Amino acid sequence: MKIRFLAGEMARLHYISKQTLIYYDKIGLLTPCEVDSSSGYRYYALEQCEDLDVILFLKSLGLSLKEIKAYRGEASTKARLRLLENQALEIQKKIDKIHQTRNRLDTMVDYLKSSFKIQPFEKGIRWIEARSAAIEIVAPPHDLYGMELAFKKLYKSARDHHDLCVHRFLFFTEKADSGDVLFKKVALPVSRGGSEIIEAGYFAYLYHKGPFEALESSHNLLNAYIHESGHRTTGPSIERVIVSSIAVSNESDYLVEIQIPVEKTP
Amino acid sequence: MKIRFLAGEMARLHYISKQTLIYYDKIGLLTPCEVDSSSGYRYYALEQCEDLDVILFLKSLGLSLKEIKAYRGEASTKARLRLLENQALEIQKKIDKIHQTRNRLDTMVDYLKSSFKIQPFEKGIRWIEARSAAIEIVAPPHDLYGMELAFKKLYKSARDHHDLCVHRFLFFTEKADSGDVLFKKVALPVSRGGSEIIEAGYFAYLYHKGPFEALESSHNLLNAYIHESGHRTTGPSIERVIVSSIAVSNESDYLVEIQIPVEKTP
DNA sequence: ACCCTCCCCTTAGGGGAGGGT
DNA sequence: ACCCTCCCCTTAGGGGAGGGT
Repeated sequence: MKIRFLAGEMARLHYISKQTLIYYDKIGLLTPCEVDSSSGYRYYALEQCEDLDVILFLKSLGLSLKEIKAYRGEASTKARLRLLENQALEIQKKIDKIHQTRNRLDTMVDYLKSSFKIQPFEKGIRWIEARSAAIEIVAPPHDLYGMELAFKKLYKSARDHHDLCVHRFLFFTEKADSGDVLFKKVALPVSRGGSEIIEAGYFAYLYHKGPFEALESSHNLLNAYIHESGHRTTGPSIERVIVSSIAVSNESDYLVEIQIPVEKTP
Repeated sequence: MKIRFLAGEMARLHYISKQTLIYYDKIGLLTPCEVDSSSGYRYYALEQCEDLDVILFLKSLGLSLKEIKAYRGEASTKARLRLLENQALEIQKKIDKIHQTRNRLDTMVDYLKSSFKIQPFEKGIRWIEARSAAIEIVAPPHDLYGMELAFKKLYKSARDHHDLCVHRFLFFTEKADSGDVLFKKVALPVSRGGSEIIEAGYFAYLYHKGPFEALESSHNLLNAYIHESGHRTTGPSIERVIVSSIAVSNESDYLVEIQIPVEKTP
């Protein structure tokens, strides 16, 4: 006596849904050994359990249904082995990618948390170690548009080199004689392969809170502080964006650290 | 002067496709700041670059577009942080899953390779260490159907406990007085949590090659060998499937190791 | 209570066709 | 050479409706 299973039984037996069996039938991956021509009922033979097991196992190896079809289309163990070895490479790529995602995520979480500890408008002078960075020069007229372009370039190359940390970008600005703010370059500190070094030294710093448009007044504050504390500026200002639209929606909650290299006035 | 980008420029600037921008517009994730009412041209403002950067960055954290929308809908850093921490958990689950997939894959590849080294019909007697195994008893009448059911159960629990190695299943058979083969139980050797021990001891073994239906003649061969070599059988036969439909399409290439526990005839 | 066949729905766009400045 | 709006296509099914033994 032949044992036959209806779709529902077959599904239950394999801990899958009936839908799945119907779908496999439709795409020709596993067709029931018999279909009642009047009722349309699907009947599966006991031997088809083995086929289904194989299919489900291959699925657990991450093969797509199309790949499973191709796999079963190969007769020899060697050809099948080749497909699996190829799959192993694909899986490895996915693993690398998802680890990268996790790193980014962890970095971002840490970063958001660290932003809670910052005292708005706290200022002072501190030593900052040399930073190796990838650099993009902003083309004249050094406006927002050029800055955006330079930023994009850097962002792209950072993304390509798996070294992306959005929140680490540094913006170098200078004040023109006209009073306009000029964007001179964008830097991304990286652990390896930086094209330039940002020299170590003492930096006056201030944590600006509020919209970017209000940065100028914070610059003025910091410059006054530099002067009062008997220092003078030795290079362009650096802006490090800490909290911006990625972390918060309200511009008045933005945080930017302004860093200005200084030395004692002789 | 306001800077405006057309869809194509905006796309190029961000190293994405125009299609993507059209799609984001459609689902309301990023709508251009201006759309020409007659030509339908999309114009993006410089400030929208930042929005797009945020979207692309969040995408690189593995968030779906729906999640990105939700993220940007949250105003506070704390709420956003919570979403990212949740995402970190999801990613971790994926990582665990894909590592499991890789392990399965590696195991399968090794296994297929090892099958190449087997000499069909090689036989002998060797010591096999004790094996801890999960067991399913096959219900009477001990036929293929019952065996299939028991196998399924074991397979399912193995899958749930992340300890799945298809090719390790052992089938215990006995010969009824009628001459029929009875399937007594199915075992899956596991590293932890096995419900039963398969005793260590000497086993006569033979690598059967060919369809399962031809197993009986191999059993006969092996039994003759046991007898000739001055041994006798002390327990049920174990069949370990090495090459079956998962590895090869032609039944005549199937490989099954038969193991029969033996002792020296006194 | 089992089964069946439509049919619509989901993600994140890709790839056109057909038409317009 | 740029742009636009349809519209079809992809994975692996899930969830019905509507009907049948």
